[in-house]
Amino acid sequence: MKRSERKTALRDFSRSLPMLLLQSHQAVMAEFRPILREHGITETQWRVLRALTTGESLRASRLATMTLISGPSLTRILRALDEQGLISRRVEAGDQRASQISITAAGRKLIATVAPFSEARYQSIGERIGADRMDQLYALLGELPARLRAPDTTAARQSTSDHGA
Amino acid sequence: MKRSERKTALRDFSRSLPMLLLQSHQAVMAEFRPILREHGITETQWRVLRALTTGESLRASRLATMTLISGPSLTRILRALDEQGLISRRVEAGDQRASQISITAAGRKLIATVAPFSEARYQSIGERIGADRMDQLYALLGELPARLRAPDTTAARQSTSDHGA
DNA sequence: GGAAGTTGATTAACATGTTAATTTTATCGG
DNA sequence: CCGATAAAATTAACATGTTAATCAACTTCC
Repeated sequence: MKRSERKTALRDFSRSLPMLLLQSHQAVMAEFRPILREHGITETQWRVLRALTTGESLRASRLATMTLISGPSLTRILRALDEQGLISRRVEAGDQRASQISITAAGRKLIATVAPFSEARYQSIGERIGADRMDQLYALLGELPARLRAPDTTAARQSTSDHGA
Repeated sequence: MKRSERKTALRDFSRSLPMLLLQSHQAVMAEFRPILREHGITETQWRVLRALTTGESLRASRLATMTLISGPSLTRILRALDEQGLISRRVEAGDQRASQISITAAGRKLIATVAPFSEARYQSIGERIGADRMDQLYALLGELPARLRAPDTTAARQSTSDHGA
């Protein structure tokens, strides 16, 4: 199977920022997916359970923000996790609309089982990419959303030296 | 900050590489989606049409690789694009299994209509992120998949061919 | 206090991602 | 020539993403 690029004309397309981000995300997730699948859990379910280990109880809306999962998706995921006995839901005391989500003992046990494999894989990824490049990626990606939220100065050509907001 | 903290707990999951990549991708795509939706086209349909403008005719499998779309998804997308008259399909002469995909005049016209808006948006994104950071991102993301495919060369684990799969 | 507006969560409808199985065609080995 | 194997595309089944609409519980303001 040859990977030779016969034409370089489409490079502006395949090297666009959205495509690069998508490609990298797929490449990284391809490393973790087999591990999660081995333990009967999906990528998004893992994200939800992982987020729940940080605190005691979280609102569904906060959970959606933390895990980057949209509301409708989270509703389905929480229903599945609830049926599996990995989380528990209860209505918030002060606000009957909100639902407080917490992880169960079974959920914590699953996290504890999968965590070593996940960490080992993450370690391997870090070694292959390199600590220096990894740090650069963390910095650039971490601040990217905030920079995009900055005002759209399409016509202006200001210096981006101190754009920290 | 150092990532060498090796507690029993997992790393801060919201700052994991997959989450950062996902967050950035969502942030960037949120900029383009309204434009595409305005013209009645989805993100993946745009990717397919965009890839087809580079050459005259492409195999479906090559199209899938270029657009980072899986086979099953591409089948559905091509069917939709075909029904809309934006692409045309024909069987490859030498291999009856393969299908050659090409963009139609209507498809090219749609691309030409949307392209200016897309380019303007991309320009705006580049200005908000900054040319220097954008260049770093391009370099880091561009080489990331290749680095993940390579074996560990950094430290401890080094097995060339003894670890039979 | 109550109509109007808002918020948290869900549901609906459709498009896509992921994995596995299937179909058709090519290719290979005997 | 033929049976086994592999490749290209599709189909199937399920989970998720995206947008809009819905419902119930709160808030605001008059």
